[in-house]
Amino acid sequence: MKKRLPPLNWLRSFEASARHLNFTQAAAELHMTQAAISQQIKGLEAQLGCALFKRLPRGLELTDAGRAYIPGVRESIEKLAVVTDEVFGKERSRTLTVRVNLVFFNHWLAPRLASFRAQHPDIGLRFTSNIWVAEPDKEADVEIRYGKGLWPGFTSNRLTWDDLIPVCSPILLNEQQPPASPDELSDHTLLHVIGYEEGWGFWLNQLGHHEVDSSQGVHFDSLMTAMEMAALGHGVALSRTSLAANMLASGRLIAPFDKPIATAESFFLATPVNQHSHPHVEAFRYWLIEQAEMDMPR
Amino acid sequence: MKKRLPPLNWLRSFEASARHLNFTQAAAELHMTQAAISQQIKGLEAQLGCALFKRLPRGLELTDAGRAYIPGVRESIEKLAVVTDEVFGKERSRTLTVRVNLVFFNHWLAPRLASFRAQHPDIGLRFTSNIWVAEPDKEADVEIRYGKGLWPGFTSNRLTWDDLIPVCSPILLNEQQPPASPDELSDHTLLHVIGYEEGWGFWLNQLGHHEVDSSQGVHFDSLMTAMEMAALGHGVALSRTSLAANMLASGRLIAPFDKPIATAESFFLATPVNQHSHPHVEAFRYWLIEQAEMDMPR
DNA sequence: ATGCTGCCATTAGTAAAACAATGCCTTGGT
DNA sequence: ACCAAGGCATTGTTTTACTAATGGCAGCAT
Repeated sequence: MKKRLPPLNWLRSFEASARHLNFTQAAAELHMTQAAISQQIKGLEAQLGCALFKRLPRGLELTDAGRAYIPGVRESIEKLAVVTDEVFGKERSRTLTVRVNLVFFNHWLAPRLASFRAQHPDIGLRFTSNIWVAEPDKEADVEIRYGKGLWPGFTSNRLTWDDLIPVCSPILLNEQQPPASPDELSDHTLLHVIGYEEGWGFWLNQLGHHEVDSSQGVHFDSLMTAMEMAALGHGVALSRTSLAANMLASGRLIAPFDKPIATAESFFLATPVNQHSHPHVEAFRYWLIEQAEMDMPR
Repeated sequence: MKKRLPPLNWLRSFEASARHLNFTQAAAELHMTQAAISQQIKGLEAQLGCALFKRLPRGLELTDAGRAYIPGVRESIEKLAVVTDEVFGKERSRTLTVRVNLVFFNHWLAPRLASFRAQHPDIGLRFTSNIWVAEPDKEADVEIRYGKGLWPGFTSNRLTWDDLIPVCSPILLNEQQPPASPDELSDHTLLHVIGYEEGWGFWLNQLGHHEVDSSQGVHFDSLMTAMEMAALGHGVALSRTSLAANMLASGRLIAPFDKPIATAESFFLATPVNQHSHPHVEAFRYWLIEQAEMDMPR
């Protein structure tokens, strides 16, 4: 069944011959002799069981079978040429562009990046931040997005397995003490971030604390700024475990209660499909997934 | 520049090796020896200027470059396999299905079909009639459509270059005489066909005969039936030169006036793109376009 | 008609793969 | 620890494929 595919070099000769309708010119293009082409076509016709060319006294003409066959063959070979050039073309050492939102970069990616730089010191990197929704600029080789991993036209790899986690400074402004239980949150400023489906309202709801007004507080458009404000003692932010780990370890933030609520959304590596077309992209993808799997539960 | 493409046989070995991650198994699949695969990969890596596999003590692993390269290579080769099978697979002598509307079949295609049958006595044919609009049944290999030749997903080849031409029987019912000029059409029954943009209203308008009521008369859903009724003396039908030629020659119809109005629409051969995948289809396409070019003006 | 030219097929010789056999390295089992 | 097995690289030999040269055929120009 798989045996049906003839030697691909023969198909290349066929494609060139069909284009020129002339074995001699096809041979020149492929840096071979006319005799070689002639034999290859003969072999191809023998294997396929029917003629591809009509031999005219002055040149060639495609048979019906040849005419039916050539478009698919041409497309495939053309694609091989394009792909080969994309992957191994001249600009081998171009910089890799990664679109990643600010908070993920600062609190997850940046601390690990030294490892990638060490493994691939020759790969130039460029980071551009998207706040939330991807603009349709196709300039990034890969993106890191927050969501459920379902984006048409992209293959996605999950990077984080988060719980929602309230965080605040160990020392709050106004001489307040950090809340000892969720009930006490009504006495604190809630730091909200727009753009996440699962915010304070969701978290309080999950724990049954309906008495706290989840709409009071201050709103930010990035978890980055909200966490910074929390660290400065302005209130309590609702972070994600993967993003808070760093600041919790350093003591700039504390997690006043241990009520793990899993998130339905998480961070994903999103790669445009059919565009795995540069070794640097693959290197970064591979490294990033590897890093993520170190944190994977179980 | 074109020289960038390595020998395609090497790529085939690469594809199989990447799939098995094992030269020995890849060699078995391609009916070659492990040594040959090893050498081909080595050659490929040399030409591309970088390694595709990491040689591990126990098997292989793709490098970043290999991982970036393999999807395009695999797709192309897969496509070649599919196309080869489609064109030269087992059911080599299946019947060719042509969707064509009734009037075009009877008055244009049928008279010429003997020529095709003579050239290709082995090709089985099946005709299905569409009245006007194509149903989305993809069962036809090719279609003949009336329109402007712009259908997404189809490549089209123009088959006719028509004028609108009023026709009627030389002997009308009710002892009427055929009209001598368009003015006299108001005394005759107009035979309309729905589905054509350019009907009696258009024709009379183009010639400035606004005094004739273009809405009176009898309506049909196929020019076929309208022409038959005209031949039986029931009135005057608005035909197309390419479709009336036959009956005009036989004397069953006459064209009472010589006022050529070119049509914006015409008959086209419509072939689904990327589906030129059978020699029989190509044979029919080729023959049909040849036939049409015989009638082409200039 | 005649000779010239372009183009494909064929044949014999040579260069290039594929084969067969062997070596080396690592892993996994006893 | 040691032996067996799996797997890739390497070497010399054989087969395959390419080359170079020649012949044949049909247009085209003189």
